Amino acid sequence: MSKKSPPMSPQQIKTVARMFKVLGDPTRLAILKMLFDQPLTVTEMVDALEAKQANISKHLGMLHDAGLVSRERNGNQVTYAICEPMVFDLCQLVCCKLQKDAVQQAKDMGIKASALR
Amino acid sequence: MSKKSPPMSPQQIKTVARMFKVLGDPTRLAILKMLFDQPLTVTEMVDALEAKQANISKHLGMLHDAGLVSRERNGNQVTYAICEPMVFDLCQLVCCKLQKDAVQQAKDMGIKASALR
DNA sequence: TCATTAAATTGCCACATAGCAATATGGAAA
DNA sequence: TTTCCATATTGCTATGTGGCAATTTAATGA
Repeated sequence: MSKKSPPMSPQQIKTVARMFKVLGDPTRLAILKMLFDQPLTVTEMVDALEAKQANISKHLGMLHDAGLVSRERNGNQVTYAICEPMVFDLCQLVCCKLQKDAVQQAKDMGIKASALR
Repeated sequence: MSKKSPPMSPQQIKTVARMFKVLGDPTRLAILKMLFDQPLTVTEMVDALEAKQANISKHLGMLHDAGLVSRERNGNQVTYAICEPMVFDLCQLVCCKLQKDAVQQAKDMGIKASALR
């Protein structure tokens, strides 16, 4: 017997693709990575990433639209926070894979463990 | 004490983003979904997805470059297969989230369980 | 060799989007 | 109100890429 994956409509697949696409940008990942540690205001992120405020704001908008971060206004400024823990797991999975690949590649090239210390 | 996420170089972040970007296309996800069940030839996928051979071939090339699928030539045809189980987990995570969202939204709208049968 | 089938590649067009600069909006303080 | 600061939005350009059509490459068989 062959195990079948659950049926998915084209619309569902599109939705999943949209989620991955939002995660598929370095700046947005950098934003999420900072937010893993703590909620931050836009200015704090702009400063940390040395990026233009307009771009950070746009990326934050996309992350918010995708339901990955929450937005809270505090007087003059807006604080963002991760509101979807899944994101952490997703990044974790990919990072682990890349790390394993790197280790494997090092082995393939005959690099000794001592050289990595 | 605040838990810090592990340090990551811009280069590493780019690599992760690249991985998500590859997953961020509906056609590629549809291909992966079919390959979850079993290895397939290009023609089989073209037929199943009712897509152009050139496009499927291009998408398969990207999936292969990303190290997600393996490629094996058998005489005249080429068979592809998932070679990175992580992909399955990634899709699983996103699908679960979307499903939970849908359930929550149904609840919010006061839809009764009986209406979903 | 030539013909046939499978797959990959190339050139093209249309569209999405990342970054930049400038402007608009929104809230707080003077 | 007026001013100032933080954030969002808009217009723009450049780049990437998805799909299509046409061609090329690779393997098999006549």
